Amino acid sequence: MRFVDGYLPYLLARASHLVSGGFHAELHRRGVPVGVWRVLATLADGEPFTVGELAERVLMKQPTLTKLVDRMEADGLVRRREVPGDRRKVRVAITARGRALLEPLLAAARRHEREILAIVAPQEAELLKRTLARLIAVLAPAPSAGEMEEDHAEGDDARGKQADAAEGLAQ
Amino acid sequence: MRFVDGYLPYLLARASHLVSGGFHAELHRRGVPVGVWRVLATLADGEPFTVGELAERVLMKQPTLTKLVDRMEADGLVRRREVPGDRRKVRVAITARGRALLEPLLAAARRHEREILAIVAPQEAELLKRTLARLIAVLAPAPSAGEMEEDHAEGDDARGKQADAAEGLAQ
DNA sequence: GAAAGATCTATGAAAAAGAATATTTTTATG
DNA sequence: CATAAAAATATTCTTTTTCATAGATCTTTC
Repeated sequence: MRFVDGYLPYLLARASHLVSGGFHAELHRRGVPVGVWRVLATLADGEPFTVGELAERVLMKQPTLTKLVDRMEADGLVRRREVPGDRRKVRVAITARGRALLEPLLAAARRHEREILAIVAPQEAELLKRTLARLIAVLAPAPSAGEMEEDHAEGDDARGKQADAAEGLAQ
Repeated sequence: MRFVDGYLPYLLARASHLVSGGFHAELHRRGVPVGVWRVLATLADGEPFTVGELAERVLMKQPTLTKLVDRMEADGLVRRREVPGDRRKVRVAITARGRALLEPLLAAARRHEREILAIVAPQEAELLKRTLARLIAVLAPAPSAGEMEEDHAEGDDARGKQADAAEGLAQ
């Protein structure tokens, strides 16, 4: 057995690559860039994130994300809004159009995840998720309680959860 | 809980990103691109791989790897050799210089893996590795026994299998 | 409360990655 | 055997990413 087959960082990278690979092929068929999917999925529940927060969550460098948000904003999938208390920051939120594009992707993602989970025993899958979550919790620079803000209560956009047709998409 | 926080592909991607992140920072300090590390680590034990095989192992697209190999060959870290039976193929092998660059990186990688493994309980780590290996085995297009070649017997490079232990490989 | 430093997003030039395809060689088919 | 199809790597052109840093705002310190 080759040594790398027991080396954790490689196992994680390869498993991640293969697991995501199937769904990425699906995205590709639909003409949706992976980054667009990741941003939309992260914003799925409507809570906006600053560029920095979003970059960390979608595993991109900040300049990379800024440019992706530029493209997505041009396509009407997300919108930037200023943050009340801090004029350096910008919050990125999903739009109705973004939500419309996202919806079928979420369904496909759930289907895909089920297929993957079928590979391992249910209890094993649970433990896998918990272990990964632990690694993430320990390794991610967690915001200490004090740094947490809790203000975004400006319901300005009337962003009804409906949706108004998906369309073009630059990558 | 947000959708992505329980979504296996995301947990895998984020854990992989964070786990490799620490070591990548180390690589960056030493001025070694991640791709160079991955290729060298894969070739560590002296066995050469064709461009296609190598691309799959280092999780890169073939054209990307071809260009990386061009750069590494120019730097004297690897060398291309023709394959006896098939003139379309090329085998990529590590050179002495590549090995010299790799050695301290392997040591650092082993240290880093130990730090990561310390985060989870030993038995949990074992199960994690096994589960990941299972996912990989099922999802990777495994070469059926018939397609396996067994010829690379041209011992020209004096690559003693002893000293240089294969290891490492982060994403 | 002004100056110095830190934080956050954006930008510009350079490097890398990606998609599509060309080129060469091998294999399969009639 | 000749030809068509497949396979492996290289190449070209375009898009994206990265690195370094600018510009702006906030925070800390004296």
